[in-house]
Amino acid sequence: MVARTANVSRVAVSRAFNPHASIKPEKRDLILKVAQELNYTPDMAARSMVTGRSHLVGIIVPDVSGPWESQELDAMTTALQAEGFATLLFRTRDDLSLDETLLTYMKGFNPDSVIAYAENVRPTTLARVLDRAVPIYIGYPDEEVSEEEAAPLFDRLDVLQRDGIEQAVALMQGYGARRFAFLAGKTNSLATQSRGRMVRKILAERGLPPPILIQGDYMYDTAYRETLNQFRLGEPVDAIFAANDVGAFGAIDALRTELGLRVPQDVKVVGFDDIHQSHWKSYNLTTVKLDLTERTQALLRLILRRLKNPTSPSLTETVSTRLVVRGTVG
Amino acid sequence: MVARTANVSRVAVSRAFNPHASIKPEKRDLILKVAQELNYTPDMAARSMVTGRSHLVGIIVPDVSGPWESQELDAMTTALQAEGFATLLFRTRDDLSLDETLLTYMKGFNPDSVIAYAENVRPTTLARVLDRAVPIYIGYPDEEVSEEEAAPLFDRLDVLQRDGIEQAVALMQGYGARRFAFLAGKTNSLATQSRGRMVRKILAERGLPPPILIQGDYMYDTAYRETLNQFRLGEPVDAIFAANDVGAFGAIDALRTELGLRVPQDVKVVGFDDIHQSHWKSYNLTTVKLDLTERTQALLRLILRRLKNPTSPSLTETVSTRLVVRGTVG
DNA sequence: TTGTAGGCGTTATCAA
DNA sequence: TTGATAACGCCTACAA
Repeated sequence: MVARTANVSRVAVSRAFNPHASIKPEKRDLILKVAQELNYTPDMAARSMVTGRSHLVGIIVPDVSGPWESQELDAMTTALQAEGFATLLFRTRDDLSLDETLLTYMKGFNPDSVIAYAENVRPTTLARVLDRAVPIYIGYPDEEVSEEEAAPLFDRLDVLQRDGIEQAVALMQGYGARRFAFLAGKTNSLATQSRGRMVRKILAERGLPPPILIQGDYMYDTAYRETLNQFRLGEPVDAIFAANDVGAFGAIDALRTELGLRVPQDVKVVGFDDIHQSHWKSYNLTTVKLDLTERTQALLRLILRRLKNPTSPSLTETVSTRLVVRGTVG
Repeated sequence: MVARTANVSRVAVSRAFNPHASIKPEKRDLILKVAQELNYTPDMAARSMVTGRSHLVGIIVPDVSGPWESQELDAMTTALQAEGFATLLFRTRDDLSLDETLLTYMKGFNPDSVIAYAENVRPTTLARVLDRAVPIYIGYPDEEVSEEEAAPLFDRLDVLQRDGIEQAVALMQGYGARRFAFLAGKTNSLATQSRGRMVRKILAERGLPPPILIQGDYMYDTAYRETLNQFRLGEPVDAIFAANDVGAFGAIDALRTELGLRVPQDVKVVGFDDIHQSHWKSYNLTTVKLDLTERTQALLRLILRRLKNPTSPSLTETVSTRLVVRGTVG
């Protein structure tokens, strides 16, 4: 270490950089000054070996470039950075087999915590591979959760889908919609399953027929194509509830540019997420907002709390949803 | 270490995980098998201390959620991961003062390389703070580069803007455009400056008047507002060349929804980047494509080469641009 | 092919 | 408030 050659002894430098340590203020200032001149920074790797804290939080995402994913990644990275953590980013494909390797690899970096936005990475898998990091289960209260996963072992972040979805259905119904379609995301996605069930449930409560399923995968192109197929080959509908905003864009464009239908006059469309793009005038999408700030803060709270007290009992944070009314219903 | 208690000695485990080491195959297999059972993974932090390789690549982005940024981040993370590197993600604001702190903090993680997409982080700053990592200068050949930065000290990734921009101007001119506007990005952005100069130059070469400047910041809302201002308060134009796609979207929406103008009949619009969203039917944007795969691969080549041979002379990779013709010119 | 010894940079412990 | 010492887990010599 360079700083010690400059003037004083060894551990003093360590203390100078550690706020809690007891060291004479003037001495600390001197050391910090010399350190800056010598362009010295404590080595996090060495530090992590002895403290057991890497100050790294692993984030696993299936597709960084998705609008929702990237906005969530952005918010989370910003929040983590403010707390002194660096984001260790990993990208996974839909290929499940890859994930074991990836997780093992990630384990080598000893992240203090791991957030897996990829829904094919189950918390049990996470817990098995990463012994240090305790996973958080992002769930939807109405879903069927297997016993082991629902165990109080894991902290949970629950998304209350009901409010936003009910508001959306009510609004569309209020404007005369009777025949609903649900534009689903990936089949195995928990979010899409949960949203689909909730839509079905609320339609039933309101005396409306169950929704027609349009099978999407959260992507624009698929939503565009499948919406076309639905109207050309299947039964037309007068309302589409999409499992995410990007899918809603695809549906809207299919309706307007290819089918010659008007939104919202002929078909009403509601999305889910409220990404930045949803307020772009060409879409001006009415959508169920999942508050990103709220979600990020809740997630961060869970992580920090678990890190501070690893043995504390598991906790569940709750995030709400609500409808943002724009121009695709009316 | 657990694996050694299981059966054999210490360094054998190290060798088993290091492909180059000499160890009896059957012994290696045994060790790897036991390691898997015991859920053991080599500690990268400890390894990095002795090898000097952290297998971490720092990436600094001003806004992860921007479509272009997130798509680039996605591509780069994927490419790095394939080479055994993990992405260490940092987010910077436009506030320049923050960056020094951030860089110092990042230095603590000892990244093997750093990619700064934030243009306010100059390579000289990077080189000063991070002694291990050698920065790559992402430049535009026609720009004025200060002597020290142009020094052969840095590897360069040059973006040849000319081809794509010339094609774009030619196409718009060919369809009758005479009065051009340049919708700029952030003022201090090198990319926007370079693109602006090139547009001006090519217009001059073709006997067209210099472009009117519409001052944007790469964001949708600003582009929308400033386009409105230009047509209402200033001189109307019949062609808009935007410094990025998102800005082009804002301009298009302002023209269509608020000004009652048709694109491309009344005003032609060309963007820059070719992000995923550009082929969405509502925009169907004609744009200058900056090939992401090509760019990512070039960047990766530079990084790997520099890592393998730190003292090799500096190299410049070149990435081209080309026009993707869709529906906003015609 | 295998094992032993030393050290990477840091912090925790303990003694002064 | 300070300093000496040990330890974190790994790899690169060197020796067997």
